[in-house]
Amino acid sequence: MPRWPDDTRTRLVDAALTLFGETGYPSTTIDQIAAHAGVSARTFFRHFGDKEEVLFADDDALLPLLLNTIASADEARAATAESLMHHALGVLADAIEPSRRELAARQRIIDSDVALAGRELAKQARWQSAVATALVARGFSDDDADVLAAIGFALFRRSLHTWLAAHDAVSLRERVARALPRIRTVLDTRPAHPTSQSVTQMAASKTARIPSDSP
Amino acid sequence: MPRWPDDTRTRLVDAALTLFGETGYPSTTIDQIAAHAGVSARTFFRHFGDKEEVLFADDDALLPLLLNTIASADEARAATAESLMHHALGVLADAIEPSRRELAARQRIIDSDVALAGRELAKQARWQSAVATALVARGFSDDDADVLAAIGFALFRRSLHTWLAAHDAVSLRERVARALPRIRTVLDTRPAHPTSQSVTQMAASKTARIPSDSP
DNA sequence: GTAGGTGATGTCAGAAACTGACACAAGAGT
DNA sequence: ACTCTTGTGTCAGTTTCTGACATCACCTAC
Repeated sequence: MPRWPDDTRTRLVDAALTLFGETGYPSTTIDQIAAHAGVSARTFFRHFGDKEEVLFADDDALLPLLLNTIASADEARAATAESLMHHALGVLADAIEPSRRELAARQRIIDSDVALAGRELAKQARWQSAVATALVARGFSDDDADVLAAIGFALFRRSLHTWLAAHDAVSLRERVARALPRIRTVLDTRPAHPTSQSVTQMAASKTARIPSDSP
Repeated sequence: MPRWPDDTRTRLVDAALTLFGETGYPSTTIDQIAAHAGVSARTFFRHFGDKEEVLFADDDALLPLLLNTIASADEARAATAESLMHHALGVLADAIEPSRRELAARQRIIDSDVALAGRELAKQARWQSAVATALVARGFSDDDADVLAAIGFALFRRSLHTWLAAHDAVSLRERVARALPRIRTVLDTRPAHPTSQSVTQMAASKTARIPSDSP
């Protein structure tokens, strides 16, 4: 038997997720997490750079899958940008599908704190730039790759959110597949009632509503 | 004359921007900022919730403009989603154009710190959701509004970045205007060389490069 | 097998970011 | 004049995070 249990990191993550869920992110201290995992607070900071990072620990695990999917897609699937995007996002969706429960819990914590939400977005931005690079390697122009990656992530993010929030049986893959073609038509969409009566007042009320970040 | 100078907040922002620019964000302390502005550190936290917020202080100033532009666009400009987006992003670009210098300095600071970049993205996400609401009020469906807002912000973000980085005279408005129509065609783009020789190796090297942003 | 290296941890001291409580001073409203 | 509000200072305390050094078990080399 090893002198130190070799799952310290895992136990820290578990403890953090549990305590964050119970008492909330800001009111959970590192000391509590460390104690719950049976180590000292200093050890926590040896495994994770800061308090937030414990929530993003093994989060880049799926990025290689995504990049590989893009890089090694056969010619049929990579024929056009849309089909390649459809393929890659589908593979990613399938990989995520099984861990819906954990993801939902994690998402609840992240949504409860602005800084955490920001970190999540920053991570996605890093993914996005990596994907853009992969698309360039695949033969797309810099500009096209950037726009494609941006659109793809916007789409996927939205599908993921509704999927996590909804209770129906529509799979993540299907949500993504349904959303993708809409890009093609959305620019020509005409609003149902282009002129509304008290537009400025509505805008004002909207503006006032914004700071209430968590309704 | 007021016993307290009434521009404390402004002086704090100025001091922060100056010091962040000189000594870097993490190594600048609140005490230094406060001293530079002639107040106590406690006063800093009365004006800004935390150290990051001083960089995002009056940042929502342009959001009402954007929402009002969307809400009060005449029928011609709001005829289709694309023309409305073109109009709204153009107005926003014009409003931003004069303060390029300050924005560039601010952007340099934000890019130097992951947490700051995250906060910036979180702010943009809030804007995006507000814009989506404004689009719904304008008669678009929830789904369309979300996709439109996402695409619009992705586009604008990219244009803003290249505009801040570039030294040429191309205006922000023009960059946005040029990028917008590309959405229409980018899905049908065909990669220049759909199959590359050592794709998996490239992906692997890419993968290895990603986590290296905090070694 | 003994010596030393290695890796994960603990302990301790301390800086920096924040927070709550209370006090004070000056202008505004009555 | 008297209170009330507003912006600030001071101080004490918690929490996050860091650097330095010690420890203890395993492993490797001799």
